Amino acid sequence: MRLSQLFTKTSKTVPADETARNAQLLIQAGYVYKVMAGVYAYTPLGLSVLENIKQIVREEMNAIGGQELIMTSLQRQETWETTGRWDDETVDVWFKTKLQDGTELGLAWSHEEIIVEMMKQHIHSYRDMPVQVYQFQTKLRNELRAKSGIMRGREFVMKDMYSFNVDAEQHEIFYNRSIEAYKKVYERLGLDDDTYVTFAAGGAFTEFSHEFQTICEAGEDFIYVNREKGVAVNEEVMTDENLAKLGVTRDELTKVKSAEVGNIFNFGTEKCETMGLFFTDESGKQIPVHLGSYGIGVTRLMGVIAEKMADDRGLVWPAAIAPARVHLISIGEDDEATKLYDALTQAGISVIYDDRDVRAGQKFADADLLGMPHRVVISKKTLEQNSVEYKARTQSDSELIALDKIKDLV
RNA sequence: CGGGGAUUGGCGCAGUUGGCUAGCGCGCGCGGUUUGGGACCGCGAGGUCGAAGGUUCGAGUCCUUUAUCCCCGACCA
Repeated sequence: MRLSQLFTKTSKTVPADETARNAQLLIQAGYVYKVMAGVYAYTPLGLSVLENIKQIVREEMNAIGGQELIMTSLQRQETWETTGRWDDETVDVWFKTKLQDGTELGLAWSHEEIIVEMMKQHIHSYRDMPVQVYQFQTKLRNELRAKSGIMRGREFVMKDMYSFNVDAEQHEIFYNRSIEAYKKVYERLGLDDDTYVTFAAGGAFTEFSHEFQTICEAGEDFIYVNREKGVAVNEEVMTDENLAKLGVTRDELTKVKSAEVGNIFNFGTEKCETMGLFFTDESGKQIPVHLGSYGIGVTRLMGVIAEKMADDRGLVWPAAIAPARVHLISIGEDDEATKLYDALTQAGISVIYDDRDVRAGQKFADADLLGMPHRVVISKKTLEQNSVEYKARTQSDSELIALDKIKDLV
């Protein structure tokens, strides 16, 4: 991508109506555009990051047998009434609308009931399971208060997966595989050091659910962690009784602020029973399906990564999700720079090429702000030595690299 | 939803006890000089001051209502 062609512009000033670091930087760098509180549009650079995160999640979900689909944002009232969750008193984040004939519709804040309804058409026998499906979908939630930039919005992208199993035992197998898959996702995103599988409130069916919490000052949860034992506990279940079950004591744990970047949940059979999702077992009996739900907040993850990795000069993206690997700067040597741009691009290396007719200082400042992992500068000075200047975004000093070596380096 | 703060060109801001054609920086356009960490000079375009109503000879400044944004709290299967 040539920066001269990119329609988004960077801003020298920090937006005054944001205090969350992720929102300030993402807006300043032109990754997102704020439409209203808690509602952000993703411009080409931001969309690129989002898609890269999704791709990592997708690969790991596929690896454990997830089948991707996409559900809808418009939902039927009747579907939610079967479980009593259409009521605004029960679910306080509903956005609702109406067809022109007056029929009430819900706007998707979750897809649990929807997927169960759909699976009634596809699951009939024990032979049809195990099966798990997932989607990346926009969730619409009428939150009382949006905050922390893209980390808690009223409209956000979530990966939600659902598992359908014949019994608790079969469910357990996939549930455990999903924990491992989630760990891989956070590892690939560079968050594994600070992300904990956290014991949280389990609901009606299990003692605990598992949250994936990333230590982050801009988060809204408090968890208690023990790094050595790799144990983390959500504040909401911090009782002596629970701690004893988990084999830790209060004084071994440190309280930290964190952001929930994933949650896996065992629904048991109640929802399927209520909604009429039954299968026939080997003996011909009708049995309710055992349901599991597995979420990852994709846009929130982007916010957490922006928040955690940025420095005082701007964004710092992990190579795995950066919009491009290389930020190429030409200082008055557009012909040579264009040659290098073409060579790198043809080698399959994604490049943001600053070919704009602006001063060097502005190009450097924007390279820092935009946050690609590798910066390559080509100028008269470097060409005299048949080389380019290289600097990783996280380094403070640059080095000269021979022109024909740079491709291998990045 | 309770409490606090804010709203003035695209962005960031200043506007005395109400008083003249509403300013400044950045950005933008044109011309020129510059060219390795957000250059400089000159000229220029762009706002009726969140919205509605009111007080007044006169309102960005005062009053009422209202919308939106941010923060703290409550909430967050």
